[in-house]
Amino acid sequence: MQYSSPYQPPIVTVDAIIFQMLNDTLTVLVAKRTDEPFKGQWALPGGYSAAGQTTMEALVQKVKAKAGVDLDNEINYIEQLYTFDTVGRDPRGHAVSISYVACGVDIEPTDGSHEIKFLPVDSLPHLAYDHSEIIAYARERIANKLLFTNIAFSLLPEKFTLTQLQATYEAVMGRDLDKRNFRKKFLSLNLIHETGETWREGAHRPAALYAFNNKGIETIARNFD
Amino acid sequence: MQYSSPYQPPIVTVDAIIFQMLNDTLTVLVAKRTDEPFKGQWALPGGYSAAGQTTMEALVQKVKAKAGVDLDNEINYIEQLYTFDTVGRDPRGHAVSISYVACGVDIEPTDGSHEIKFLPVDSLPHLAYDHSEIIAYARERIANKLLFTNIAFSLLPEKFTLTQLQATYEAVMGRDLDKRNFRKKFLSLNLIHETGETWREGAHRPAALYAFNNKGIETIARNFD
DNA sequence: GCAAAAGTGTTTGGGATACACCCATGC
DNA sequence: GCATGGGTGTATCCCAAACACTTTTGC
Repeated sequence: MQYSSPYQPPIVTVDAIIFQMLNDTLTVLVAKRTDEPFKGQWALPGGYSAAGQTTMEALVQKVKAKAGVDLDNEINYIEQLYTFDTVGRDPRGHAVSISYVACGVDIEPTDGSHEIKFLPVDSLPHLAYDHSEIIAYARERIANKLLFTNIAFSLLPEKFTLTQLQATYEAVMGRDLDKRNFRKKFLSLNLIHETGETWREGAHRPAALYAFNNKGIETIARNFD
Repeated sequence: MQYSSPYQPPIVTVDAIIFQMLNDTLTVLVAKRTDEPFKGQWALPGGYSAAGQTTMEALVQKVKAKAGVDLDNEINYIEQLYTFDTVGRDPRGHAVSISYVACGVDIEPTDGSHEIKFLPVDSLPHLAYDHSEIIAYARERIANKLLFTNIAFSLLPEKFTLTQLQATYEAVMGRDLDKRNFRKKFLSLNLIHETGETWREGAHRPAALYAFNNKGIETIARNFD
């Protein structure tokens, strides 16, 4: 394909913000950059998106290649987040980044080195590009969705305890919730059901295991009259 | 700037969904295409975005040039909507469209011909590209924001009646609301105040005029415990 | 006085909030 | 028996929902 002569497009890149819970902490996947710019700094996995492929297709390729994570099979949820386009964000030239936020469980970056990690979002080091802002925005998006969707399914294993569920909410939202009210409210939403199984661990009462009724996004109605 | 050889980026385009109320109806700005592809069909205003400018800057230029609307001064609100990127959406080649949704009042496309119009969103003709879907998505976004922000300010004149406000909600959301409940709820939110003035028109009781306290976006808290 | 839109109140039910103790288990 | 996390109930308050008539004006 040819461009009409005076038109020079910006580079199109894609970036993935992949969240996962580890030890009741929200973590995000970052890779240490091996090349300039920002060599040696942590950055979100991503790369160029070429003509003829959707940005999601490009993302799947890049994340597989750079972080060894297969977005098609290893995550439970993904959505487009935002397109970041400030002119100075990439020192090599103007690059527009179409970012996606994803959530999963038990994701293991398959890489020999220690340069690809899930790091806690609340104590990230300085990141390359504008990736710190992008992650903050992604977290906000997910925190919001917790309030009116069943998106928590994407951060939890198939079967989970109510304490785990609450810990997930607290980790993403960044604040504590009341145990009794949380359980009462959540159970009334009819998004989950008891499995009948229990989880025993340590010297205390075992916990009932629950599962989501639906592993696709469901929305809870909001009201205005 | 040079691309490393094998990389051919998609075209980057921008599109504007500009909403305005006309006769208590939600309308959107469309322009009749003068060139192929889709010559003669209605389409959203927009165009190419070049390297070295933000997509918003590109959008302002294109919308000014193609529709005679100055986004910097003639609208009350604008936000990035979504990036549409399916490979087949532009028959000339792969074009990624970064779309923005905007709201305003008394916007007048300055064009001699009749080829640029605000058309009611509920009875749009067939549109070029995937623009029908984009508009539906934009409307959903605004309808959602009406529920938990003061974004209605952007669709109403400085001073307005409660009936006008309710009509705006109804037009965007596509359903009727109860007058008493709407007023009670809205007044309790402390987003607007009476101006003391009234609006008289026709053979009936004059209406009190209100104004928003704030003409920037304010968010109403949502709860989960 | 009548047509047309503005404006107004009450009841009911359900959900939000706040708050503290007993239960089951392993050691 | 004690330490640890799992699990539960009630009272209050406010908001959502449903619903119909009076007021002010122009003609």
